[in-house]
Amino acid sequence: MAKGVTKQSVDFAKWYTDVVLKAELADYGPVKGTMVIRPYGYALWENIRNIADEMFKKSGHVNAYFPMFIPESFLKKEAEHVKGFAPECAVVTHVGGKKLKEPLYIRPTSETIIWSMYKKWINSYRDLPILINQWVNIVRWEMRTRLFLRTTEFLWQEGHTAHATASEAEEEARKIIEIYRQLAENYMAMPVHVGGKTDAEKFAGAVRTYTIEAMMGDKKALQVGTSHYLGQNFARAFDVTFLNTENKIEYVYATSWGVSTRLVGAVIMTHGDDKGLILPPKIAPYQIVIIPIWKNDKEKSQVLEAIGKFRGELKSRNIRYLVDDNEQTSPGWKFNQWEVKGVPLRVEIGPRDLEKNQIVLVRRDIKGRKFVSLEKAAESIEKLLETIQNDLFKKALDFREKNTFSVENYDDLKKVIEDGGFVKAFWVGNGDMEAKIQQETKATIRCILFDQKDKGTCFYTKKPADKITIFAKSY
RNA sequence: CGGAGCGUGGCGCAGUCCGGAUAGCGCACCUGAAUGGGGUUCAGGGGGUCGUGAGUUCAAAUCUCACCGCUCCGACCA
Repeated sequence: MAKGVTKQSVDFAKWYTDVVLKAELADYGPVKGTMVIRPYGYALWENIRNIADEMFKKSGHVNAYFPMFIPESFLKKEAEHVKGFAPECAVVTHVGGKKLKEPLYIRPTSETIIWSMYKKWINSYRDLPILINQWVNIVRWEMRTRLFLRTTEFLWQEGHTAHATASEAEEEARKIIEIYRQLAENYMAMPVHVGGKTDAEKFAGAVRTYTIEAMMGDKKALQVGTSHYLGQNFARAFDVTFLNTENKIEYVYATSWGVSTRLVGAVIMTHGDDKGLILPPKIAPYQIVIIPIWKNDKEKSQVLEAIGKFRGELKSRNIRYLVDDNEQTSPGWKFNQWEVKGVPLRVEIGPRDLEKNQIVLVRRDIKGRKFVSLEKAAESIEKLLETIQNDLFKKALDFREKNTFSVENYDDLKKVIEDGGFVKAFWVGNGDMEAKIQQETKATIRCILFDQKDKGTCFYTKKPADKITIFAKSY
């Protein structure tokens, strides 16, 4: 025990839990299903969050904060919504020992409380659009929980926008799913399928749900972000109307969208290997870890002096680094420790290197070491980090494509799902057929792909089809 | 909610079937020394209401009953 993590091939779920715990990303909280996000895990989340936050702001959104307590009556105003969320809500019934007249729901999502406020704020088309986002915790009392992937309480952002026209709201929902795609692919190095959800899989209360779906290391799908076009459903429920340019009263059009701490789980399961985590440089808390090696005080000061030579340059290039000069642990121990923690690049520097005026670079994602001169250290490191970022994406994309199969009939689909992987297939079936397939194979339609122009034959109904869907088992 | 398993120092476990003496091991922790380029070695040390409650017994971690909690596998979900 104590050393290493369970091999992926032995038990992927166990591997995942081992990695989260041993990399010190998170720990179990005292209340069932809750999670403590530890500093290293939180740093990773912060990096992802900050990137997303900047993207939202650049596209015209602003942050705000709404209360976590929602009156029961609010939740009940939108029929689909309450049906979808009420069963998994935590409810406050007592305050100060006294029973409340109206129970307070702890937000499972904030559409209702936000739209109750939008009613106050929106009168005219001149008040639109409202483009608000909030970073908050929410509570959903799920049956089965897994660290980062599905916890009772989790952190996320939820955007809630209000628009004067359906097309503008629709455009917003699509704009956001594109931002999510960029976040996943360009920063987390995680290739995603972008598309729409079927009615069965869409958000409770939405007209349409858009999604990004990624393939994890066990070939299962993970929904990593969703953006919903809500139409006028919530505006009707909360009676939010505005006067348009023609002086006519109209219901407001809405969107909502979110990504959560699940993203952290997605990174782990996209890139990790049997040694532990592998983090893409753009989101890694430490992009490099520098491990100095010495035997005596003389060597120590020489090594530290050498590090000092390129330290400043690392800083000026905005490279996040850590010098692990802990004298209590051996270099070998550090190597292993930082590999579990997924630091993309390790720098070793010891007496032997000083003689040659060099440093040793070891990539986390591939085998082998590289030697570069001390003078070129910072420059080489910066370049290598870029390479690692790109290689991780390529590797993940390659893995997904190798495990994605086109099928022309139902038997083929069953076989692919059985063996593990994504099915890419033409589809025009209805919800009942979808449910039947799910029951028989446990696979669901993860998404109906965007930007798809080919025509073919539905593998299930044999009817002409112009939509391609991804079927997979999912988390 | 259905199925399976587990509660013993901080963590992971053995001991439980077949009751008996001071409850044992690994990791972690503390002290000292040597080590230090792939999870270092040796010596010494601290720490446990055996999940909770009741019962059986001369005697319970061990047998009986009840309760509580957790993890994993299924239906729901970001």
